[in-house]
Amino acid sequence: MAERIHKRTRDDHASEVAEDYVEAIADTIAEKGRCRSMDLVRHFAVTHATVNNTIARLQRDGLVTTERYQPIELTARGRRLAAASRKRHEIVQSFLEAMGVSPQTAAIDSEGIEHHVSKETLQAMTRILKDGWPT
Amino acid sequence: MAERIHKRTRDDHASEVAEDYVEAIADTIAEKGRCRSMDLVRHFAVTHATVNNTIARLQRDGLVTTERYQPIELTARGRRLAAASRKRHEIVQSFLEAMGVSPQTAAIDSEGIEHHVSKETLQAMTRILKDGWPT
DNA sequence: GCATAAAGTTAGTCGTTGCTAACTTTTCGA
DNA sequence: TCGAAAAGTTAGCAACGACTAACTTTATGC
Ligand SMILES: [Mn+2]
Ligand SMILES: [Mn+2]
Ligand SMILES: [Mn+2]
Ligand SMILES: [Mn+2]
Repeated sequence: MAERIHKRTRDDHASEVAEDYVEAIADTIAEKGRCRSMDLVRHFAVTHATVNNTIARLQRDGLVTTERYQPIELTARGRRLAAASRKRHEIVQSFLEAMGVSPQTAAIDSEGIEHHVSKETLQAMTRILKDGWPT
Repeated sequence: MAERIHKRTRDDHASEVAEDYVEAIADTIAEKGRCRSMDLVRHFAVTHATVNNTIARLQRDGLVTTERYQPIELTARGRRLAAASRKRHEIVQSFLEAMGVSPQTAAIDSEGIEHHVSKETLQAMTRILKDGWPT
């Protein structure tokens, strides 16, 4: 029992950066038409070298494509992951706000919490947002 | 705004292992009178070498003391961190169960979520557990 | 009491995620 | 148009947190 618990948390963290990056890339493309490394540098507050390394890993893992000095594109898989991550993120953030947490805190906390929310917990959040707290 | 968000998540992760370890050490001492490396090997499902490395870091950071081949002891700081972490963990887990999430899922999800829950969100959880969902 | 099993230590490796510094390419405005 | 600023690349470094393998120390049971 207990052994599985921490393995799940470690697995969640292994996919976390990929989820946040594809989400940010999709959002930037939706907003400005294309996503440049510098957009991600600003978004994540890391250096351009770090973004470059991370994008190389995402490309290795089939989530993005890039050509030298060109904007970053998402693959079909990257777009699917971005859509799922964004939806989950929105539900978690809305749920925190519905709890009475300030929008600012909800934005901060949801950024970490989202990656540890299982399907079952996400469904519970969705149900409560729609039908209210269980009696 | 956005830049600070991900910094907070990265900071949460930096303290996560320490929090989980001191919590596990305190629980083991409470249960069996002392905590051995092997207790942590079983609890976290990592190798003995990994536990050894981690304990060395905790000692460097003033959270535990060890003598060669002796059980692991918590410092005063370690005990304080363990108590705070355990309390926060319990609130998060209870809150998930109150949401209607199964105890097993609540145990798994809370293990990751706990580290990203701010004081404000923790207070909202406590209030809802006591006074119900905000109208 | 001693052999062996269990526990602990140490050395060395790897991937991730961060950094700085030096360089190249592209973009833009005077 | 061309030179400087911005953006992107590459190399090299480090901490963390995981691993295996080889070794030493302690505990246990016969
Ligand atoms: Mn996100
Ligand atoms: Mn996130
Ligand atoms: Mn935890
Ligand atoms: Mn996390």
